[in-house]
Amino acid sequence: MKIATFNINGIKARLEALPRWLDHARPDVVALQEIKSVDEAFPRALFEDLGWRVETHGQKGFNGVAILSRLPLEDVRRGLPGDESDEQARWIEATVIGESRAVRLCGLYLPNGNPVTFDAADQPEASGKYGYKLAWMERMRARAADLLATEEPVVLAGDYNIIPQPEDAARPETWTRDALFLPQSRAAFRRILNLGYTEAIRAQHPQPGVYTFWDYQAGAWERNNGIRIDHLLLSPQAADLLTGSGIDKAERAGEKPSDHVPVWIELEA
DNA sequence: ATGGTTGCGTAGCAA
Repeated sequence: MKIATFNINGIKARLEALPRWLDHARPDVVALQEIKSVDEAFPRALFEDLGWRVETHGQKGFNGVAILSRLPLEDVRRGLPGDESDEQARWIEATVIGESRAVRLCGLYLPNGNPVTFDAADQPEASGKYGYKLAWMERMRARAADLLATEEPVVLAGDYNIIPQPEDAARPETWTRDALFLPQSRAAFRRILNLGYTEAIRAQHPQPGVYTFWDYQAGAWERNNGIRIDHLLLSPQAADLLTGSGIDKAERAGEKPSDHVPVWIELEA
């Protein structure tokens, strides 16, 4: 079972690039982020006609996640538990029925968290957008812990908006006061990992300079000024099934690209 | 260097 995550930065803007990549990469299931569309406006028929099951969790203008699958999906859930007042569409779950195993897939778009404000002691304040990010990560930790208790294969795939370590950025020194790289952000990411999840790309591609995002601005792609912020976390039962992984970097050089590229794993399932 | 670019939606925000 090939599982991919791809922040497409707007479904309307990717109506050519996304089907082209799907045809080329042939994943079985894809978690999409930043569809930037309400459910009713998602071009469902276009993908269904190409053979995809489509489950969306959208909102107007911003955010929005979806799952495309060639395999059957069961028990689809929308929204991250833990705050009924949270209206941002950033989480979708489904059970993917593979040939030999079922896999619980969570597609996530973790809040960016910028801008960050700092107090008199130059510490980041846990309020505003950054406070929302940290609170969201604590809710995700609780959900990730509940899913571990099922002892089923679980994959947490998406745009985490977290640079885990300095080697995951071409210029880490420029990110030190950014919500993607603050110590508090990285610690919150480690708290999820340390429940017992495996970070698939780091496990299989431990070398520095492996990126998944290059900003549209200031020639970031041409200068290879990238960061690695799209991740797939595997429960122990999923990690046991891991046979391969990769990053489709070439997509960033294609026609009208997203600023993120697809990241994928292969599971024996 | 307070620049630079893209998407959504059609102004200005988010990233």
